[in-house]
Amino acid sequence: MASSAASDGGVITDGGVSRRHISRGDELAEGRTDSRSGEGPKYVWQPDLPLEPTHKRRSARGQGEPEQYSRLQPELLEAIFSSTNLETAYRRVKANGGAAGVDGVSLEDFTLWYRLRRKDLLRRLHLGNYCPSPVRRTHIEKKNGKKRPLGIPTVFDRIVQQAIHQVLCPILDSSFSPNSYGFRPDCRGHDAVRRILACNREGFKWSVDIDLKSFFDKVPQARALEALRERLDGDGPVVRLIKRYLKAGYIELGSYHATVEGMPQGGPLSPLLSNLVLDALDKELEARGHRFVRYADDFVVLLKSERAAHRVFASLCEFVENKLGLEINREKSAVRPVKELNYLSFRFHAGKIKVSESSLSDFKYKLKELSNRNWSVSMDYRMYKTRQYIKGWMGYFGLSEIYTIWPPIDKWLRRRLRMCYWRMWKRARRRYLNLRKLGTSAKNAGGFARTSKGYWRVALHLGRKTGMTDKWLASEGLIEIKQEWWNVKFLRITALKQTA
DNA sequence: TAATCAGCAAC
RNA sequence: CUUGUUGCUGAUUA
Repeated sequence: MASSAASDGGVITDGGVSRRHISRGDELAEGRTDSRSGEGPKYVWQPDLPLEPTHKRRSARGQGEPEQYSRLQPELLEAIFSSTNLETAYRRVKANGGAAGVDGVSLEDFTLWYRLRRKDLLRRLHLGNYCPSPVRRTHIEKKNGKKRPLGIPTVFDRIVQQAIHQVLCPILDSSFSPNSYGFRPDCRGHDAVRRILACNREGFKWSVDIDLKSFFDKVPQARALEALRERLDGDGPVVRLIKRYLKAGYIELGSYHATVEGMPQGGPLSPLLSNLVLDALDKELEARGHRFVRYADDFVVLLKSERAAHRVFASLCEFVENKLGLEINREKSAVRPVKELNYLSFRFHAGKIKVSESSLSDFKYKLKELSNRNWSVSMDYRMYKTRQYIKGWMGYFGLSEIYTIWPPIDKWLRRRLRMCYWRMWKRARRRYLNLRKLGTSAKNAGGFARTSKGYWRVALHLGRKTGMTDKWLASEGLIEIKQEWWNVKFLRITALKQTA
C-alpha cells in the first residue's frame, strides 16, 4: 500500500475505504503494486521521475521569464484544463468508443476511476509533474497485409491529449501550408486530388511521389519539440507536458520500452504533431517554388519533365533524410508519369479522376460479403447494410469521373441478391408461392421452383423471367450504385453553385 | 445551432 | 481485447 501511495496520491485519504467496494478499482490498484514490488515485474514505471534537467526548471521558475520561457503557455494551460474544455475532450474520447489503455480502465470504468483521482490528477497537471502512462502497443493489419504498430494511451491520457489538441489546433493550424491536406479541419482529400488533376491539365505530367517509412515511429522528437517551442513562444508548461507524452514509452507483451524517437501512433495529438513536423517540408517545397500536395506523410511534387522530376526526387530524398532525419519508403516512392500515379486511392487518366484498382476490388469484395447467401440475417437488414455501405463508399469515391464502371457492378450485385432470396425460400413450394406473389406466370414459377440448377445459374434468369425485377429489388430497399454516383455528382454541383 | 448513434474514406 | 485526427453520409433528439 505504501508503495502505491505515490501514484494514488495523498489526496485520496480514505482511499482504502472507498476503494474496497469497487471491485474494478481494486484490481487495478493491486495490479499496479504487483508490478512494482518486483515479484515478476513486467515493467518498471516511475510516475514521478523528473524528465527535465533541474537546472532548466530553476531558470524558468526563478528568473521570472526571460526570452526562454513562454508567457503564452501558462494561459494556454489554463485554457486546456478549463472545465469546459476538459468536458468536450471527454465527450469526444467517449464518442470515439475506443479501447482501454495500459491500465485496463475502459470508458465505462472511467467515470468511477476519475472520481477517485480527479483532484490529484488535476493538481499534478497544473503543477507540471503529471506523468503520463505509457501507451499499450498493439498491431493492426493494414489492407496490404502489413502490420502497423499502434500505441493506445490510457483513456485519461487520451482526454488530456484531446484537450491539448483542442487548444493548440487552431493556433498551429493557421500557420500550416495550404498545400497540406491531411488531418486538418476544413481540408478534404478531395481537394488534394483535384489539385493534382488541375496541375496535370496545366502540363505538369510528371510526379515525384514520396512516402515516408513508418513516419510516426521515426520522427525525431527533438524536432517536434523545437517546432513547438518556435510557435508557442519558447519553453513552457505546455511544451513540457507534450514532451512527457513523447517520452512516455510503450508496453508490449508486458514489458516496458522507452521511446527515444517517434511519437505514439494513436494519441489524439499525434496527427497535429506530425503536421507540425512536416510543415518544415512544406515550407521548403514552397521556398523552392514547387507545385505539390501533401496528405499526412504522403506527398507528391508535380513537374513538367521527366528530367526535372528525377532531379527533384534525388534532392528531396536528400533533404528529407539528412535535414529532416526521416526515412523514405523506397519501394513506394518513385518518379512516375501522373497517369500512373495512385494518390489517396485515386488515379488520373486522360484528364479524369478514377477509382484505383485496389479500392475498386475492395469495394466489390465487400459487396460480395454483404450479398453472401450464407450470411443468415433478415433481408431487410442485409439491404440496409448494403445501402449504407454503398452510400458511405460513394461519399468518398463519388469524386471519380467515370460512369461506365458502375452498371455492370449493379447488375452483378442484383444477381447476387436474387440468389440470396432464392436460398432463403429454399423449398419448391415456397419458391413457387413467392414467385407467384411477385406476379410471375404459373408456368414460369413452376419451372423455376422445380429446377435443380445451382443458385448462381438460376439467379441469372430470375430477374428477367420472374417477378424478381430490378424494380422489385429497389422496392425491397436496394439502391443502385450508378444512381448513387449521380446523386453525389448532383449534390456536389449544387453545393458548388451555392458557394459561388 | 448543438448533442447522441450508425456508417464510409484518407493517412 | 482496433487507437487516432480529419472529411463526408444517414437516422434521431432539443
